[in-house]
Amino acid sequence: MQPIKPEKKQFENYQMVLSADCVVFGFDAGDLKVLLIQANEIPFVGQWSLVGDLIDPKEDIDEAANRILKDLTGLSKVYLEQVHTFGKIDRHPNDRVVSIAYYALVKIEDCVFDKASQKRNASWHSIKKIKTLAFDHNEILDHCYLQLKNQIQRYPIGLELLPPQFTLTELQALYEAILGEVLDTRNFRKKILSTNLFVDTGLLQKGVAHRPAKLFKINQEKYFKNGG
Amino acid sequence: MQPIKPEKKQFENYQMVLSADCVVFGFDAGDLKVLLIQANEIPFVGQWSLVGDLIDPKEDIDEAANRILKDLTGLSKVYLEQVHTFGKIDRHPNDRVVSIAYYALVKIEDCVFDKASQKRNASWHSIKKIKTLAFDHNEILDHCYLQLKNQIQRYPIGLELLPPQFTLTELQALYEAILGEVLDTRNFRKKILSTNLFVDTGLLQKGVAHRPAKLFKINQEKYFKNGG
DNA sequence: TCAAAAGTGTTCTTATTACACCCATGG
DNA sequence: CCATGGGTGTAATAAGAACACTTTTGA
Repeated sequence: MQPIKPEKKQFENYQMVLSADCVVFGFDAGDLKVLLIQANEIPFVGQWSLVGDLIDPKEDIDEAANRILKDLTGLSKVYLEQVHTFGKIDRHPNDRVVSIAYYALVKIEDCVFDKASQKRNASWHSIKKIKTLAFDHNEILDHCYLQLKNQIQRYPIGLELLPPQFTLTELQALYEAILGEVLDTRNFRKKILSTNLFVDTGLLQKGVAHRPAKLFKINQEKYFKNGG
Repeated sequence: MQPIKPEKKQFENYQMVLSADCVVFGFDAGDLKVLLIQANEIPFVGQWSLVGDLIDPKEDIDEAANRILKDLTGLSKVYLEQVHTFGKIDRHPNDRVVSIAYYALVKIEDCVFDKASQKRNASWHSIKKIKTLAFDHNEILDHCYLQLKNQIQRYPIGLELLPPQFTLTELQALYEAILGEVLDTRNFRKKILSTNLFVDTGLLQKGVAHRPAKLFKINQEKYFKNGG
C-alpha cells in the first residue's frame, strides 16, 4: 500500500457546489404553512421556491442552514433537522449543485423578514395549496413533509410551532394539520398528557365566547432531558 | 426583483468536494459485519475506514454510491439507502470534503473483491469489534447502524443479508445481531409469519445433527409490491 | 439413547380505538 | 337562554410480552 500524499490537485477535477435548502414550517390559523420566496434564477425567475443558499467552503453545513434561517427570519435558535441530500445531475439548470435539505420549525409570529426576503416576497403558504415550485423543490418539500409527519409521532417537536402557552385544542389542531387527519379528542389528550411533557399553567384563555380553555406550557425540564 | 443571470463565475468561490461513504453490512456466522478497507490518506494511512470515493461532478450521487459498491464487491443490484450528510469543516485533513453517507446490505458470499480492494485489505469486521476508524467514520458508522436498526423493525430489509433460502432460526439470529438483543422465538415467528412475506419452500436443511429446519424464501410478489 | 436445535399455544399485560354528554363563557 | 367550543371516562379490541415442553435428526 502506497500512501498517497493528498494535495489540492488530487481533488481538482471533483469540485462542485453545495447548497442548503430549508423547508420552513409554521403553524397559523389551523393550517400548516411553509415559507416560500420567489426564485431569481433563470429559468425559474418569479416561481415560488424553498429558501436556500450556497454553502461556503469555510462553513459547516448545519451552520449554513442556520445562517440561511437567521438571515431570512431573524431567528437563531430554531429547530432544524437534516433530511436528505438531493444530487441529480441536472437538478440545477446551470451548474452542478447538490442540495442538502433541512426542515425547520418556527413560530410564525416571531419571524421578521429582512429586506432581501421582502423583495423576493417571502411569505407563508398553506401546504395544501402549494403547487409547482422551482427546481426540484416539490420533491424536497414532499420528503421533508413526510419526515415531519414521522417525527411528530415519535417526538414532541410540534411544540416548536406553538407559542409558549397554548391550549390542548390548538395542539390537537396542529397535529391534525400535520398528519392530515382528524384525531379523537379524548384519546389525543390522554396520550399527550401521559407523556408529562405538558404542564397546566393554571391560566385560562380570555375573551372567547365559550368555555375558556386551560393554557399549557412545556415541561422544560423533561423536554430538554429527552434531547428535545 | 432583478433576475440574476447565473454564470459559472457566480459559483466560483463555492466549489468543494463531495464524497460518498458506504457502510456495507453483511451477515455471517451469526454476526453482523461491516466491510472495511485500510485508508491510504495521511494521517490515516493503514487505519480501517469505510469504503468511499469522491463523487464526480458528472455523476448522480446515488449512482456514485452504486459505483463504489460495484467496484469494491462486484455487486450491482444492492440495497442502498442514503442516511445523512456529514459536513464538518475539518472532517477531512487536507481539503473540504463533504460526505454523503449510505448504508448497503449485501450477501457476503456474493462479494468478490477487486485487486485494488485486496491491496487495501478489504475485509469483514464484526460490528462489535470495530474500534477507531479513520476520519469521522465512527460517527458515520454509528449513524448508519442506528438507521439500520430502525428500518429493520419497520421493513423486511433483513432479507437482503440472507441467501435465497434460509431458516427462521437464521432469520432470527440476523435480527438479534442487528438489534443487539435476544428475541423470543415464538413471538418472533408469529410476527414474521403474519406478514406473509416469507414462504415455506417445502425443503429441509440437510446434514445437521438435530431436527432439520424448514427452508423459507421471500414471497417475491408481496415483497416487491411493498417496495422492498 | 443422547445431545442439539426446531417447532409450537396460551395467558397476561399494555396500548389503541370507539364513542356521548355536560360545562363555562360571551353575546 | 342560546351558541360555541372545552372538557371528561369506560368498554372493546388489538398488539406485545412472558413462558415450557415435544419433535426430529446425527452421532
